[in-house]
Amino acid sequence: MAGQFWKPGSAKPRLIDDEDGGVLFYSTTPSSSSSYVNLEKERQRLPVYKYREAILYLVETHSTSIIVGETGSGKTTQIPQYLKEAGWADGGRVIACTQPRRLAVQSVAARVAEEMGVTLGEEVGYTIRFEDVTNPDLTRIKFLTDGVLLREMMDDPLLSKYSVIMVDEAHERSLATDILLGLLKKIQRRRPELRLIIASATIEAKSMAEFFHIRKRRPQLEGEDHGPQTEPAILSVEGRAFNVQIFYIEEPVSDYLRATVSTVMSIHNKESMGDILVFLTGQDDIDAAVQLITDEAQNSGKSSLGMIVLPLYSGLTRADQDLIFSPSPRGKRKVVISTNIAETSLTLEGIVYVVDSGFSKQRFYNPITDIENLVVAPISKASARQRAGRAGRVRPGKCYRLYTEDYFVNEMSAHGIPEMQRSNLASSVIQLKALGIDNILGFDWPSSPSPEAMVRALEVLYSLGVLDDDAKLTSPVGFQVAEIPLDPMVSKMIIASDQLGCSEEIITVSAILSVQSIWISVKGQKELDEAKMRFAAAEGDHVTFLNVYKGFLQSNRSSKWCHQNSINYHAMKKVIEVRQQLRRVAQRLGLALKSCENDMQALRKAVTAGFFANACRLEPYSHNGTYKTLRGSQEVYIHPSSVLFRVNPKWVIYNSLVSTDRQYMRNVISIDPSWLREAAPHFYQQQPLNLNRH
DNA sequence: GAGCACTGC
Repeated sequence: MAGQFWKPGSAKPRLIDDEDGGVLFYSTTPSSSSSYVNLEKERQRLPVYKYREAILYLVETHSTSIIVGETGSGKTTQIPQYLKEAGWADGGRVIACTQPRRLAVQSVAARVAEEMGVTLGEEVGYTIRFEDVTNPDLTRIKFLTDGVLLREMMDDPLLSKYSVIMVDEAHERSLATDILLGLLKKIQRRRPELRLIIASATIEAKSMAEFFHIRKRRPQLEGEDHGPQTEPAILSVEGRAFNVQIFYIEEPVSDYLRATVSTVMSIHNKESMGDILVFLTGQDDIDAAVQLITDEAQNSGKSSLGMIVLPLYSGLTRADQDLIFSPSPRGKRKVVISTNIAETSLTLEGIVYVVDSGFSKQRFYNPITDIENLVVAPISKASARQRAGRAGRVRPGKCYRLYTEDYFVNEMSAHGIPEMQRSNLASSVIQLKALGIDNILGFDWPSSPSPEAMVRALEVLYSLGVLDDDAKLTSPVGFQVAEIPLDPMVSKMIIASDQLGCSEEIITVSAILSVQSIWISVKGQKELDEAKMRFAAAEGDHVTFLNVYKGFLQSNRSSKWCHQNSINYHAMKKVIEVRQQLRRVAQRLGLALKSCENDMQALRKAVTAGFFANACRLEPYSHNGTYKTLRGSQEVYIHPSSVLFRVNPKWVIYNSLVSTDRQYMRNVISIDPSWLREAAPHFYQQQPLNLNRH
């Protein structure tokens, strides 16, 4: 039995069984009949101490507590306050609470500060990249992204200033969360007084409890009363969300776009007022659906008056995204067609109906080819529940699933595949190495990545000269690469730029490569292409980026200038921020900040030093621009968005691959093949490169 | 002449 049972005084928590039995859960809510409970209201009638005391008892007596509760259970905002009141922040200690997203960190911190009546940045503070709103002398409750906490471990591996660490949204299983959980488990062995709280929305508490269950080496000590229990406690708290009625489609549909359109029309014609949120997979689907629904509404006459159809995905301009949040005019129904950005990242108020296609785009990584792919794939039950929950925030809602109940019950997987098992692991491995985890293959992950992916990551790091023959971090390069908060290949490029005397330029390029895209289509595709040509450089996209950056500075960072040149102003502002951070890190690592002025050969050599593994050669006599990768002889093409499209230099290096019907190289630069052996003699020495051919 | 789910340091 994984759970612990406890009766807090006169209050009697309800005991409920897990779906698959065996695990005991506490519930602090009194009613067993209603499917939702409004905690805010309940607090007025019920003694608040029930929830509070249950939490405090568990944290006092258990090394790890797992709290399961949906939206509105108060776990995110209440628990840190309870801990502080109970003295867990006394004596200069700090309570840390992580979130996977920056926006969530900011808003939760602001809410807690407000509830406690304190100034944000004093007793309650937060840290995210580029923003540290804490005061080391005053801050007792600190909210931060999981990634920032990982970075903090590089200076303080045992996280010694924290008395309690709460990891929120653990069910999302982000890369940083999984690494953090593995490391926290290790820390706990060294720091038995440290308390962990794992907060999660779904009921998958059992495997998490199993992961954190530290079995004592000497069983005879088990009975003695030394310290907290090492078997995790599980507490389930019901949330405040309203009931959402679920509807399934009777027969499977082949065309979910058509099914979406007819479902939206039927909700609009038959159901009472309330906004509709539709989950589709990507920009293409969404734009098509917006068009179809708009057409349909116009054809059917009267209904066109009552509907505002809006797309939602991250590629939209800021102004278009803001439309989503403006209140719909009186008597109009808003229909938002969205990617899964609306599943977790953005919360829309006023949604009463959800239409769930059952699909989303997901990233998969193939360690054999070393290629990351974006594919449309079925979502998990956990995602389906999360999507449905978006309909129950303001009042009872309805969710229409475009798949059968039989499919949901019998075929849909319970949980998505953790990001750890779908990603290139080079960054994760180097972070663990920097924290002194030597045996990477034996690391205790919440869910282990494939051995192939681990081996591939070690190979890449070895070829970059970041790991030595014993798979230990090299000095100084390995440690420097680990310190730079970027992909190891980009970090290596920055370090190489020091000796080549072009660090200023390479840092600019790195910053631009780390934002989604600096181009934006404000007027049309033709204008975008023309704008690109104004900055285009014969060497390739990296040098083109430098030209854009120079122009932006010369315009005095003008948003008007960006608009005129089809450049995303918000992306450029982020570039400036990233660039400043990278310069600070470079200085700390003892790299010289130097400009190569117009010596673009130095810049291209630096790119080669980081990305030599992505070198490609144009096929001899190729008429359609076919390239082959040097490493795997994969057939690849220059992406039409590149300034080198149709230019087709003989030798190129790409920054990333996009896989559709073909493999497209994005962000391409031309090189001289002789630089490859210079940059990576060990990597290319055994391969019959035939550099002089062609 | 085609495409970018979403995060994060």
